[in-house]
Amino acid sequence: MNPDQERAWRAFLRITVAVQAGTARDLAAIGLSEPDYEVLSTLSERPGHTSTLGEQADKMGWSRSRLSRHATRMAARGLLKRTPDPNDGRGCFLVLTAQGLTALEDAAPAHVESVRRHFIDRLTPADLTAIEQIARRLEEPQASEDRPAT
Amino acid sequence: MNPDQERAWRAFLRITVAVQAGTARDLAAIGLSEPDYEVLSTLSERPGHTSTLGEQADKMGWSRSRLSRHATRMAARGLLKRTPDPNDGRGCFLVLTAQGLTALEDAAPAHVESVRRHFIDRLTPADLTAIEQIARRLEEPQASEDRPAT
DNA sequence: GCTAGCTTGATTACATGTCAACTAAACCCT
DNA sequence: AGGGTTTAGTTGACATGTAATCAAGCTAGC
Repeated sequence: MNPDQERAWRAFLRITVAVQAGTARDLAAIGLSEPDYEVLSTLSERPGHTSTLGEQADKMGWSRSRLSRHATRMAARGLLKRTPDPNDGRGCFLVLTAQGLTALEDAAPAHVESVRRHFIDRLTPADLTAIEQIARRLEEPQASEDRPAT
Repeated sequence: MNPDQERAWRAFLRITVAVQAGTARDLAAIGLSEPDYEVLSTLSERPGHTSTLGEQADKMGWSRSRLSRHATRMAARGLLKRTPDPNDGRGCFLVLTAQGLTALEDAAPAHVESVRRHFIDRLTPADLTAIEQIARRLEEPQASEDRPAT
């Protein structure tokens, strides 16, 4: 790795730490963690504020186990609840409670403001475009991908 | 937040997850975690492979508590050891052991290769420059910074 | 209809982090 | 010296994440 590349990598590491510390701190001030917020916001986007655990986990890129645990904690705080799936005795739905929706609605503007302050406003439109492009490149499947060849 | 900004933010979140999952997995295959590797590599860069805990924590951007705990775990695995600081009875030095150095030397090429594969090689030189620039912008202190005004 | 095997969540054991309280040593000011 | 204040590092209580395993429900082929 040459010096430019080394610097870029270190810069990348610093970026993630700095930005996420900033937004996480702001969310914590409202009583939500970053993952809490992700669950609330993605759940709120679905019809009936509901989704099966598995589907939700897939959509969020989380393991079922992780979401199950997190949902339990959030349910204990009254942010969402589980209901049985009538079509599948094994399954369950996660449903946003009124309290969860309220929490999200309270948090959303502050979180948006936080993202803006720690991220958006510090960058130029060109930077933002560059980030999207970088994400696209990083997500392209590679020949040397480390999954078993299909 | 307008749609472009929203997309950029989501892209940013995806980038961090994807890249770090990749490199962490590769390191885990050698028996080190990402934090293990950071400790080993930053410690190896210092004279005598040694640093006080606090200095090291500051250099890494970690809390003392975090480094103290992590050092205990790594010491239990023989990767480093603590020695008392002769100049300051409160302090201690973290010292890389021969085994820790070996572990690092074994891991380094694989990790570099991993960073290359998951990050560097997927991006253009312009992307890498952009990342450095973005890091610089994000690190600029802001008027609206959330620390107490000096 | 029955059974083998897959799927879906829940649970357990463990790794890792945070925060705040604590201990001890060093500092500093009189 | 003596006493309050800082600083270094550790630790307990707890939050959160992963991986392995478990139990129950579903489904396809017989």
